[in-house]
Amino acid sequence: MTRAGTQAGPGRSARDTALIADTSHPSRREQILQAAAQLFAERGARAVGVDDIGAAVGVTGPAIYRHFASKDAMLAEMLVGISERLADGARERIAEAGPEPAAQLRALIDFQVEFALDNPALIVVHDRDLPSLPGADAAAVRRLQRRYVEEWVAVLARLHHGDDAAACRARAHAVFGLINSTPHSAGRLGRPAMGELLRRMAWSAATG
Amino acid sequence: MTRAGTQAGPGRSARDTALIADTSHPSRREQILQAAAQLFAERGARAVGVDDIGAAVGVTGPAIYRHFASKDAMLAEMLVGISERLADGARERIAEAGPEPAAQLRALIDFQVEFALDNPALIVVHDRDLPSLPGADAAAVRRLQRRYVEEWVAVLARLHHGDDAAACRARAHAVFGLINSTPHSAGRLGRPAMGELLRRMAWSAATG
DNA sequence: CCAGCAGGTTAACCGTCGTTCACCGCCGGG
DNA sequence: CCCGGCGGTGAACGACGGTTAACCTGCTGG
Repeated sequence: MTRAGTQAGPGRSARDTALIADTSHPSRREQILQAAAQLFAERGARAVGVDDIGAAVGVTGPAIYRHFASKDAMLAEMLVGISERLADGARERIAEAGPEPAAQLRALIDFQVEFALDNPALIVVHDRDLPSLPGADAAAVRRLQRRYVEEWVAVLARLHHGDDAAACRARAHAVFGLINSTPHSAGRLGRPAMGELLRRMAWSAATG
Repeated sequence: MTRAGTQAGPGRSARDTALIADTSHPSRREQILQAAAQLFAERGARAVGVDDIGAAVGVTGPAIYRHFASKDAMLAEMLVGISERLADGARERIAEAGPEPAAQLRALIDFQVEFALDNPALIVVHDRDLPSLPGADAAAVRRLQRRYVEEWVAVLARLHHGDDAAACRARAHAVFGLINSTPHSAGRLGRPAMGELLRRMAWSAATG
């Protein structure tokens, strides 16, 4: 199992993997990041050793340091990456959705559901292992998170124009919690059904 | 072991009035457990040392071992305790709510909201630090969790009698996620308003 | 009044783990 | 054909943190 084996040449084996195009230029660095994310999600970042991460991609522990400055740097890159994708994605989706707050909310929900179903491991790491980041990186992540939340708050505030900002913020966090429950109810339901269920529940929660 | 109920009469020891002014007079054991829960919630169980825990109640690190066999045992007791309170509480509330599934669901939601608002720290530790428990304890906790979830699933299944068990389970987890978002939107909104908001959102999500 | 024990203290031990070091095989370009 | 550097290896190091040991103290019950 540890024998990850020969990865063939570049541009060779793309025929059978139509829908996983993004995971197919594996560039060691990204392999490591992905394997690490998986392990972090399962056991928690501090419980995973660099040897474990190395083993997961078929190398020894210290080989990691050819690609990352430190384990913390790895975690930082992971968390900042997620947070950026979320914050940027939300901005885009809102812009594409037009001026109606209802349409914008629907776009945000679709986006978050999609993300949660695609990246359950990252979701877990995202709010479990933030406190184990060095202060500076943690601050950066929190800034991005805040930006993302405020995106939601702005939309929610226009829908429920009686509510104050604190209520909208609580509402947003509640919807995140709802959608990000995917890692807990893993697998049983098929992905399309799960997506539909979450979208409906999130919409009811956000507007009801 | 030792009930330790005897609190050494009138307290006039040097500096025991550090940060435990509000709670009545819990035993050392419980003081430690509570302080540890707080620290675990803030930084993650593996990131807090026994010295930190000791310092939080005004003693040195190794003093902990007069009350607990190990740090893991402490965490285990904490998590098993939470899980038992939830599982037992749910059973009770359902029994008190009568035969109507709608009333039962409302009772479950009230209970979970109450718990989440009362124990944000425990909520966080509960699903962040489970994987850092030794296997046996982790299994016990998961059994209790499962019992709690099944309590919800049974009620939900009677409300949505078209849905299968997997869908109901996913629904239950989603509602947990929604309600357990309290630690993320800490404090801004007053407790009664927060409770009301969460109850309404949870109800909409569960039934909508 | 004395024994004993619950509960603390400091110092030391020891395993784990992140990180560094010195060395090495492979591969592509002058 | 050599050569540089990229990526990998095993060994070693140092810090940190859980746990234990040895010793101390002040109630409390007989």
